[in-house]
Amino acid sequence: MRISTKGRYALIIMENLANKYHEDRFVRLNEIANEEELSLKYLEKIIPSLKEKDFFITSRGSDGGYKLKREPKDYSILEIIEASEGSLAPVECITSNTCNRKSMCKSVGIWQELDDRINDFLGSKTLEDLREEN
Amino acid sequence: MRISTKGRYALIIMENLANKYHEDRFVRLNEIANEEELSLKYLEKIIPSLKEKDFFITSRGSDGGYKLKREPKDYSILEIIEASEGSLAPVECITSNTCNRKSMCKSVGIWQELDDRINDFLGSKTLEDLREEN
DNA sequence: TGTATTTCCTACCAAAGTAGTAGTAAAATA
DNA sequence: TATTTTACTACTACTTTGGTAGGAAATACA
Repeated sequence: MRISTKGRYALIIMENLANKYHEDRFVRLNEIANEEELSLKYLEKIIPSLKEKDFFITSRGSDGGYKLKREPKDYSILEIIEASEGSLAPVECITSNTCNRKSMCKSVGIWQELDDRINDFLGSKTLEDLREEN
Repeated sequence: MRISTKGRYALIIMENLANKYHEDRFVRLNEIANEEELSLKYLEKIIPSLKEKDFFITSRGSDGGYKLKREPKDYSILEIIEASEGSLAPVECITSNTCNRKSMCKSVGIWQELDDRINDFLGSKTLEDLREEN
């Protein structure tokens, strides 16, 4: 039940931008890739899912880059991970309703409750909490 | 962050045996496969990880099969899923310590707390709770 | 004693997911 | 017009998932 690099790197991108929020400038993805020692090309592939959720303002060309649209405290960890990885639900049937064992299934209630708890917890943590760690 | 079929089917096997706990007989895996409409051959592959944890008494040959060693209430959902899938930790670094970003990582605290909450919850639910659902 | 039944064990395999790389087009700035 | 940066598309190697197949070993029963 792991978070993949996609979700983890998405969080790193957002965290990096959050740290520079008050500088009010466009941050190049290459700057982030260098600072965090991650592949620029791979980060480029993670960006669209975040952009789709309207997480940042972008500018192309020279002096272009990304900056956060909202304040760091207004991004929950949950929405960042969900944007990049999709739902965190531990079983598919919670979100999709395609399971054919549903009528006889005894455990769906437990998975539902687990999902609720995961969502409650990660929904309550924000990029601001991340900055305050350490 | 999904539980795979391995963990889900393991839980189904355990649940099926729990329902027959008071019959005090060896239940054939083929009986479980038929009732739950799952592949016998695939269930056979899931069994060893459960057997390793000493979850049941087995008997080979005619009239052989499996029965639970302990009472249903003494098996937590956590230990069943962990036996079949390994640790549920959302990030590897919680269990393995091999991450080279560890010194600069701001989010490990959140993953650690999430892991604790998942373990607390699934550790508190047992096969008995499963029977009581529905 | 032999036969059927059942667990136990090993090897194999197709499809999907993960974690990237490569190349180029489009936009913006100077 | 040259340079920089995002945006977009295609490819690929590796691992995981979700199985299947075949046979050996143990046990009960006729």
